[in-house]
Amino acid sequence: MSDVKGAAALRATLVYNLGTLGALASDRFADRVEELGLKPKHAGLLAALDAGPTASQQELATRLGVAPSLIVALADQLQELGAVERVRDPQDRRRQVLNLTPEGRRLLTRCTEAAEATDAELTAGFTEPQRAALTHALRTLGEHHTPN
Amino acid sequence: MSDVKGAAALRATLVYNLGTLGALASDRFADRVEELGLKPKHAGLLAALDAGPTASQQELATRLGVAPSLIVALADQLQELGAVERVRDPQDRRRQVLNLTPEGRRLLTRCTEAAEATDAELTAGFTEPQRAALTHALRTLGEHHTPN
DNA sequence: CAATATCGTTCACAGCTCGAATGATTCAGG
DNA sequence: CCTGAATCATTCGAGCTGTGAACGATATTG
Repeated sequence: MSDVKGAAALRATLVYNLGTLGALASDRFADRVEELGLKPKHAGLLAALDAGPTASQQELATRLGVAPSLIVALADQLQELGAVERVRDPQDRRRQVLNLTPEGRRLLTRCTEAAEATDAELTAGFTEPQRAALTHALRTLGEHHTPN
Repeated sequence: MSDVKGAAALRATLVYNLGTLGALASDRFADRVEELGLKPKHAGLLAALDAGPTASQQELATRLGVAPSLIVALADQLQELGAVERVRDPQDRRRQVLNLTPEGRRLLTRCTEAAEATDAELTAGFTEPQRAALTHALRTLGEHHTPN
C-alpha cells in the first residue's frame, strides 16, 4: 500500500489497540477483583460455568484456551473459597463435574459489578452513542471468535 | 439493573471482551512475528521509537507501562538484531538514547505487515462498515488512554 | 478379557516481569 | 569548588503463570 510506512502505521492497527487496551483493561479489572481473592481467569471460569450447564474440565480448558492442568488449579482455589463443588459424574466416573454453589453465584455477580465499574472507568468522557458503538463492535468481534 | 444477574452478564461486559480478544489477538500476532525473532513487546518498543524522536529509556518505560529493567532487556535483544543502536546523550551522559537503524525500520514495517495480516484474519467475514466501526471505536478508546 | 484411549491430577520446569542494589553522572546549595 | 542528594541505565535474584510430560483411575473397543 504505502512505500514509506509512516510512523503510526502499527499503532493504527486493530491488533495493536486490542492488545494494549486489553492488557490495560484486564489489569484494572484484576485490581478490583483482587479483594475477592480472585484473578481474571477465575472470573472467566465462573462465567463459563454459569453459562453452559455442566461441562467437563477438558471442555472448559479448550473453551478458555488454557491447559487442563490450569483448570485444576483454578478449580482448587475456587473450591477453597466455597464457590465451586466437584461432583463425580455417575455416567462417567472419570469426569469431575464442576458445579457453581450459591456462594459461587454471589462471587460471579460481584465480578460482574467490578467489570461494569471498570467499563465505566474506561469509557469516562464517552458519549452514550460512542459507548454503544464500542460495545456493539466488540461484541460482534467476540461472536466471530467464540469456539461454537 | 437486573435482580438475577443472568448468565451472560459478565460476558456482555466491555472489559471481558477486551481482555479475551486482546489476548487472542496478541497471541496470533506473536505467532507471526516469531520468525522475525520478536515478541509483541519488541514491536511496541520499535513503534514507540519510530513515533517520538528520541526519548530516554525511563520515558519509554512509563510510556509502555513496564519496568525500566525490561526496556534494557528488550533493547539488548533489538541491538543484537541490529535494529537499534545505543548512543550516549552528549547533553546528559547518563542517558542512553535508543536510535532506530535502517534495519530497525525494516523490521518495523515487517511487524506492521504482520499486524495488518492479523487484522484481516480477525475480521474475516466482516462487512467494510463493520470493520471501520470497530477500528474507529478502538482508536477513540485508545486516544483516551495514551499517557499524553 | 486384553489393549487402548480419555479424564483429572501432580509435578518439575521454562518464561516473563518486577524490585532492589549498584556504579556512573548530574544537579543543588553553601 | 565540593559535598550530598537525585537520576540514569544496568545487573541480578525472586515471584508468579502457565505449560507439558508423567501417572493412576476409569471407560471403551474388539
